[in-house]
Amino acid sequence: MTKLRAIRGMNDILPEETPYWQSLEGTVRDLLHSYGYGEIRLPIVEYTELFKRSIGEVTDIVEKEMYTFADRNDESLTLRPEGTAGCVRAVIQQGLLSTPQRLWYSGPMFRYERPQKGRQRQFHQVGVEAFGIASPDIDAELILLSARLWRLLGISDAVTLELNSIGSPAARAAYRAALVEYLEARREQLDEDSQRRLDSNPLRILDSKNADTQALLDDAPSLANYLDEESQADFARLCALLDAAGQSYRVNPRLVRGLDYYNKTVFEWVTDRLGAQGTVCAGGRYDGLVEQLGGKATPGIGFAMGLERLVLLLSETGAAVPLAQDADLYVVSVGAAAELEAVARTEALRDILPERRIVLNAGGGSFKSQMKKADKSGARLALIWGEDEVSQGTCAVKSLRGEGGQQSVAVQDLPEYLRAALV
RNA sequence: GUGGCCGUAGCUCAUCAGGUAGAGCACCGGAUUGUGACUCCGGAGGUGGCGGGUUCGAGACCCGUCGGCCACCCCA
Repeated sequence: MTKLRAIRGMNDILPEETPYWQSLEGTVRDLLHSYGYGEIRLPIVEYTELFKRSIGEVTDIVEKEMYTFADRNDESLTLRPEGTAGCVRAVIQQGLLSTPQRLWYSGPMFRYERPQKGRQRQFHQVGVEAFGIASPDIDAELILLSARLWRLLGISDAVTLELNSIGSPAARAAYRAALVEYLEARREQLDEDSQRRLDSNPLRILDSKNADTQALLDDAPSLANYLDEESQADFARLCALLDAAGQSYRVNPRLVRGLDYYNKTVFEWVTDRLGAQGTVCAGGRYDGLVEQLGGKATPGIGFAMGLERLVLLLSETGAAVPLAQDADLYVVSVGAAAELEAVARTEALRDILPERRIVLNAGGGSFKSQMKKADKSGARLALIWGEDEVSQGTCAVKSLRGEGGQQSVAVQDLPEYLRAALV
């Protein structure tokens, strides 16, 4: 079979699927534009150090999922596993933080994981970030913006919003200690993975999928009780804003996120229609990150959505109607002289009908086989040039859909004729 | 990294007590001299993922390996 193949988890996206992508990307782009967000384009490769310092040294992403390699000058580079780190680096480096910034970006991310439904090693995200705004009104804006996107895409019914506050770093540290104390005493009752996490990342035990572990957590200390006053107030305000906007949500006190830089507001849009990969969009506040990466202290908040997962959702819910890929016209010619005529006339037609999808037969073939290709192209009309047409200065226009038949049209009348016929 | 299921024509799949492989779709050609779709006829296309083993003989059984899917872990 094929010796040469794509790397595991790095998939080709074929012409059959790209209409979904184009439709999704177009909707996202227009929506972000309308909310006043500006697009920023970022490198796919950054110094490894950037990700270690932002995502966190002991996270799974940094420990075992990054594509890291040495550059020719022996500097350690990494294919970005997520977008926020690079975006923060860019706004610091480019001096964009003197005023609040609303930014977005789109592109591939890379994580060395075992592929499964809704997860691949090269995947695509759209990230949205807001810098320099500490108040929860911006939190609400981002959430309402994403909610509007689901409406535009027709998938509102398939997703729900989960919300939580994980407080300040200090509050979280205090809570972590309490949680560890509680769970340490019950270590034997935890599932194997959670026992391991007790040492590495105890907060993540909260969203364990193990039922027994979840039951054990019912009597555990609650993160909400450890929140600092500001986090409590901001979270209450965010909820009030969402209520006022009519945005429903579920407060999930066990929602924590995997990246170290989050604080205060965290949220996820989840679905039950994508198998095990329920999260379609997720984010939160990262007020300390800019300073941590060497910029002046600047609050930040953002989220990322997984494009593969959204495309899956779009196709599985049948919500999106991809653009038709059918041609409008297919141009057929028989004989060398007719081909000259066909090529020249078709180019002239493209000048006049630039919005039409015109496919010129290439590769020769019998008249019959050209007509078969014309039919397969989905074109509504075939333009036919043969000896007779060339000598008479006409073109045979044949309808390929429904009734219609064939008409002989003088070449000078073609543009007008086609304009009317293709309405 | 771990587990389950799976790997036969481009695609979807079948066959069989183990006796060197078929269908549908797609593709190519023909059925009027320059006319598609529908129908009919014909054709091309597979070292049965790869490598070992058992056997007189393996796509079918066994082992290994590679790959795919799904799940765990983690995450978008």
